[in-house]
Amino acid sequence: MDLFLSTYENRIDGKGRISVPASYRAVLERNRSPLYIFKSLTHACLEGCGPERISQIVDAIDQMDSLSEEAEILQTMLFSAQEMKIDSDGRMLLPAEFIEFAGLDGTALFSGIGRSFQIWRPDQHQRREADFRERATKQGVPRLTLGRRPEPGER
Amino acid sequence: MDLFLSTYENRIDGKGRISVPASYRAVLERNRSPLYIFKSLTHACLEGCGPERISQIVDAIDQMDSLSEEAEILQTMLFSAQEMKIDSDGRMLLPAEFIEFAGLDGTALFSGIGRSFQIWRPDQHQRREADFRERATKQGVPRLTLGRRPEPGER
DNA sequence: CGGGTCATTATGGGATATCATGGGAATTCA
DNA sequence: TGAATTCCCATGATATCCCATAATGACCCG
Repeated sequence: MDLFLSTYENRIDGKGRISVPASYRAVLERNRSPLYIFKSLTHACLEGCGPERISQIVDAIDQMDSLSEEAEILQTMLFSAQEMKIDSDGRMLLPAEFIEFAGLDGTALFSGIGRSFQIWRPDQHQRREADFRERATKQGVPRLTLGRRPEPGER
Repeated sequence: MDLFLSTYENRIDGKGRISVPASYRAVLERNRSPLYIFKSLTHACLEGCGPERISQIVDAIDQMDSLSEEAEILQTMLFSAQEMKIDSDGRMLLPAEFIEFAGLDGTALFSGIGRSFQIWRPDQHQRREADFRERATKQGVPRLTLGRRPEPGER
């Protein structure tokens, strides 16, 4: 299905290397896609994805008034993005800037959310998950329309 | 009938493996579907399903403001979800995290509820069933409207 | 109707492969 | 030439595969 799912907690070694979870690598390799990582606009975490997702963001910004402040804000995602090289052992090298931005300290948590994933400081991610679960029980789960899926092309 | 039905109580061995009930496997195999398992948002149990349900969640999130609270709650399902590999003997390996989350201890109860199923600690599931039956007799049952199913190809 | 055989399923254990991770050597770049 | 990066190999932990066994139920045939 080619989705990034599940969470993985991996170590960052002295050289700044970290293993990309094997299942995420498999998704990228199946599509012959390079991996892009950029700083989240809204959280102290990193975002990872393939090229399609980057294109989507570019296209969305191109639809906007390119001189607007909104467009400029979204552009910060793009210029923080880097194409990551993955070595023969499946590891990437996290630049110091990324490590600092996400507050990483020796270990990082990969959190797959479908077509993209996030990289968090493990304790922060845990807090978020606990928070979401509490809200889900108190306020209920968002409506999910189950049942027949729309045909492709159908609205 | 491609539905998950009935309940099965199976053992979890020392390695964390458990047999997926044969009838559930048959459903998945007929559709050539992999099996996904994720932590319930609202109960101390696991949920199992095929890829359609995961796609629904992904698509639903993509339609929403991806920074909204609702989207984040749905993302909790995704990052707790895993595609399970089923070995040649029909077993899957339950990660320690799943076992702990559902409070499993040696045995797990599969509970088929149609297009998905749940995995419970057996005694908790029993309590739930007794509770629901009692409420049904005391408070009556919810309205159940069984409409005609659309013909294949009919809108 | 009874008894035996076979297929299916759940489960256990040992062998094998995969993965994350650490460290050193080689290479690149400034 | 020094620092940073990439490549290569070693290792332990874990996951996966493969085979064996037991229990159950379906099936067939006398």
